Amino acid sequence: MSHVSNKKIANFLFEIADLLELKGVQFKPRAYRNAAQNISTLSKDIKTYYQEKKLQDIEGVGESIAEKVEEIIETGELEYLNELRKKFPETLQEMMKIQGLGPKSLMKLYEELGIKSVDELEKAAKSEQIREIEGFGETSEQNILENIQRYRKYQERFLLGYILPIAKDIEKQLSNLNEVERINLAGSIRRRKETIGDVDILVVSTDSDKVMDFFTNLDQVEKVVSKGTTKSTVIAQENLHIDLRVIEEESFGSALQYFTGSKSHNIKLRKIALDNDWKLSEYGLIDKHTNEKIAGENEKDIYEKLGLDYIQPELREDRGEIEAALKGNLPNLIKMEDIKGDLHVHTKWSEGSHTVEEMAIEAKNLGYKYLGICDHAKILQIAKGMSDKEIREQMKEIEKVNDKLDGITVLSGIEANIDSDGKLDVKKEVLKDLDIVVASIHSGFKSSEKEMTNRIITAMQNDYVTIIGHPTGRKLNKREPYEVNLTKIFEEAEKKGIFIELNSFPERLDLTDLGCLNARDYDLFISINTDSHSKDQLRFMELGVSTARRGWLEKKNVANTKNFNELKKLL
DNA sequence: GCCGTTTTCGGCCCGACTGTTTTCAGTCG
Repeated sequence: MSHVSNKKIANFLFEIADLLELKGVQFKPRAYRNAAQNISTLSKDIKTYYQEKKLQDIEGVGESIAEKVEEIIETGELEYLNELRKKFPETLQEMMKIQGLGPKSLMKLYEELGIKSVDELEKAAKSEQIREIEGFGETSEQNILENIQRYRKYQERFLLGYILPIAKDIEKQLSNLNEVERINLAGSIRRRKETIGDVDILVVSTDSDKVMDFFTNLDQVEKVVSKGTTKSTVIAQENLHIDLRVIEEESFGSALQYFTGSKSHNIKLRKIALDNDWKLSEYGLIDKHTNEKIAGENEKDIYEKLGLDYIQPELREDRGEIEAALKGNLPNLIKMEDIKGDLHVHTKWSEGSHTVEEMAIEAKNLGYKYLGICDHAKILQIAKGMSDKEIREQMKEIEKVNDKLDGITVLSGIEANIDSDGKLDVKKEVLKDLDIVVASIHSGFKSSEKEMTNRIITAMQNDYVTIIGHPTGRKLNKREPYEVNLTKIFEEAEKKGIFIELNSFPERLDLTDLGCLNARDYDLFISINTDSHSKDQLRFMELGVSTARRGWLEKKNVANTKNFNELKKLL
């Protein structure tokens, strides 16, 4: 049996969908995408479904896709996909990523001009061949050239942590307009997804033209993609697409619900509406027979009329939230106000840019009761790791800061490195005097799942370890998570009372939302830390809390919601 | 290819916008 992740299987199916779309096949692409989407967000390993012969229990997976998944698990390959691939040049699929070009246009360009790569497309556009083809013109040729530039420059999704402030700023500028009566961010940014494709903003306005003019002339706007009376799209810095929609007041709630998604959440919701002989759209919840509007102005009413508890945006991923809302079983999600401190930040002692005192004052300003200083230890020379002697010196400095400041307690800690054998780079004599020991992996990412899991489990046998830092090691857009059996880590954490970190750094958000969802099955604490390297970064806590909310975590699951004395006991 | 208190066949979300075409097709979300 080959080693394949849920994500890998989903990618096989996504590719089939793309190729079938190029082929002009109807409906099947959607079926494959739907199945792929559901597989990629399963909380369990797909191999458990395979072993129990229950692949068809996965929504969107029927007989045919189940067979294909079995083949992938058993052989690591899929004959059907290999055959499909032969029909099209590999690079054609890649071209689907270019904005504005879909399967129809691409096939036409391929058939008429033999264009099968981005470079060839660029050449044809430059030599004015494309405008000769029916359905294309000078403008589309220009657009193609422009979109090729963007495609080359930006291929990645945006990290929530960096886009959220920009989106909030634009939201604020718009909300200051007299013509704007209601405004809300929607889409994946409202669900606080770790990466987002674009920003959606909805407004109710007395003067749509004026709002659209203002929006398309914002300082941040580099290009106006489209401008209408109900919808405009602009491109801001770094190729960030922002949509603004002007909605009628009476439909604002249903539009907000609709544009917040996720897609699969909405599909399920619509189904419930249909069961009641209603239809749900961006315009409202409407009785199919009388055309009477049942709800629409406020989002909460829609959930209520459908017989559901209100579902927080972060939960709307079709991971069981609708079923829970029907039964009144939704979790009481953790909130920013529940956070009493941050247990993992850096200072000038290693790679941080502020002193212990500066960090402590900032933390106090945020309303925290405690702050854990966990600089790197000696192995991480690249990050100015501290020697044992320096650790002792830092402990003295922390004492002084504690004497000086009221209302906040600074805890001394370390971020120790787990080496290839699972040993830490700090001696036990030093560790025993520290309040917090974060143990994390910073190298050797390529080890097998078994080795990696063993390394961490071995580190957890060290009696002084209190937190396992960024447990999967992923870096969004940069590095895949390392192979690790989280179930075993969770079991050990439960046994030893060790916290699992949810690292709030925008690139990390690790433990992931799905990881949190799984961790709920264990009697353990998550510690939401920022890993701040400067005092501004303490604000990343919001991202960690959002991720925890996406992972259904409640206040009781999170260690740093405890008051200082309770926390001290847990440590 | 999936799905089903309209269930084993026949649907599958649909509206806004753009560009080209003079009434609509393609793309996007």
